[in-house]
Amino acid sequence: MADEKKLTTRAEDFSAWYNELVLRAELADYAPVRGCMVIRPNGYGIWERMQQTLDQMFKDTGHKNAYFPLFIPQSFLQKEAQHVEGFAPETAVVTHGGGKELEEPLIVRPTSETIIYSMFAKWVQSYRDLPVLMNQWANVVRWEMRTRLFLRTLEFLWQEGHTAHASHDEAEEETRKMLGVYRDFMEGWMAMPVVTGQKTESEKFAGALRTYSCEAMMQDNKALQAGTSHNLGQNFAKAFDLKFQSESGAMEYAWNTSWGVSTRMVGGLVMTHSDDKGLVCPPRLAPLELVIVPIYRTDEERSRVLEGANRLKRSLDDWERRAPGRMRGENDARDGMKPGAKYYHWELRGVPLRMELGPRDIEKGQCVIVRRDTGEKASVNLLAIGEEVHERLIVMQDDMLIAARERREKHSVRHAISYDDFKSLMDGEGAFVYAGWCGSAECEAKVKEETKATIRCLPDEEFRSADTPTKCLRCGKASTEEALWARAY
RNA sequence: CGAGAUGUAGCUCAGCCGGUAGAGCACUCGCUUCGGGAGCGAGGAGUCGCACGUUCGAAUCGUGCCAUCUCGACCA
Repeated sequence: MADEKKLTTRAEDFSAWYNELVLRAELADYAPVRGCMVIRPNGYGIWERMQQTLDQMFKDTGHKNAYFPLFIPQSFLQKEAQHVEGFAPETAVVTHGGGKELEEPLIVRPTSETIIYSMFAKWVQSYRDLPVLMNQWANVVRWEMRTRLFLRTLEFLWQEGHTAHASHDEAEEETRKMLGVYRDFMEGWMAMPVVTGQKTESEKFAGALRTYSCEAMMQDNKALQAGTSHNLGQNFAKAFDLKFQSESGAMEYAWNTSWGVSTRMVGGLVMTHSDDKGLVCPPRLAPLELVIVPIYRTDEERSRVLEGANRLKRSLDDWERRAPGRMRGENDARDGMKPGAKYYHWELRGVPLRMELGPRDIEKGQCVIVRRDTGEKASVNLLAIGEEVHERLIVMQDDMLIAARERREKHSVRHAISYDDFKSLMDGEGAFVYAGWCGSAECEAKVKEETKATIRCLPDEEFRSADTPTKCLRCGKASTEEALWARAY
């Protein structure tokens, strides 16, 4: 059946489309444990590129990597009231080790604030020891009820930055700075535009003073929280006695921040760009930037074309503007598979550029380059092929961000909207709705109950509307804040 | 944790009126093919989710369990 080869389309069933795509593009597979997944090489390759990029960005902003234990004493989690309330329900607990019951159960980390700040307390004495700027790449476990590949699994991979500062303002600056780093990464590398802003009290991190987030719009017009940055105030410092002696000689509690992004971003990447043919991956994060598909009939053509394909591959590998071997390409010389089948194969897997090389191309000293995102084809001379490919990858990267931003704006509502219209919009195609909010948790909760939409964030200045909304979306009273409302993952 | 669905070959599923396990695709080998999912021939492949029961005999009937997926309450 030809239909078996096609994905369920986004229009038919967005959720089914996503699941099928992740499985068939071999990004991940279901593991034998409920709610857990195996990240396969195609998916892990994307994660590795995300890691490498972010890791460098963290180092460029002065952070150093470290590693803290997977197990956290249960009593640690309980030291910060809000924190334990938020995380206790979703923790995995180890009660036995080496065949014996443990004296104190160990929590498998859902996040590492407690254990990290307990150690910071040991290392920090003076204001001269501050700031402490650390990051760790780790796995964490949160016992979720309902899971989805990449978007929500019991165990996931992430990065958690943890810092300690001498003042509130310095911690706040760090919190905002790292949110900016996330935004730069998401837009510049993932080609995924985000709205940054502050979380409401009810949505903020358990134990934080303030939480900021990056919110991206998926193709079903739902929001995905793609990264968070928290100003933890002195909450954890007080819980773990993280104190320092200030310049004036007084003992003061340190100010902490934490910030993280996870493998969830891979899911966001998929839902931002991909189409009914499969994954569309922005070039900068693509493990494979291009694939060469040789085309031939006879044995004579075969040897001639394969030789040309190898030569092409080498010229890309050796292209002077990138370090040797840095152009990430593959020559798909598999025999017994027709070119068309190879096209579908690589389209499903999201390779940005396909280069078709046949006898006619060889004669003319050219090849056909096809862009994955637009399907646009061009015949390109082989003499300056490195330049041509490089240029196309850059343009494609930029175009993808522009397209995603246009899509988001098209589905954003910035005019006054009645609550009834809002409800039907959320039940229908969905949107990012910028509307007023009276500031009460009651209205926020009611809207969630009645429409399943939540305040994703109180957007930062640059995302706010030209005409500031004056009334609360639900109660109609005077608005104190402009809020971004949407259904979310 | 509530509701629904599904567990048979690597994948999608048929078989269910109990009586020796099937198809398509994929895979292996051979030949012919190759500018958008190739054709023919041969071949390999399954403790029918698990347990117990009914029966001369269970993929098929009964009971229980388990797992996964989807949808709801909680969340990066």
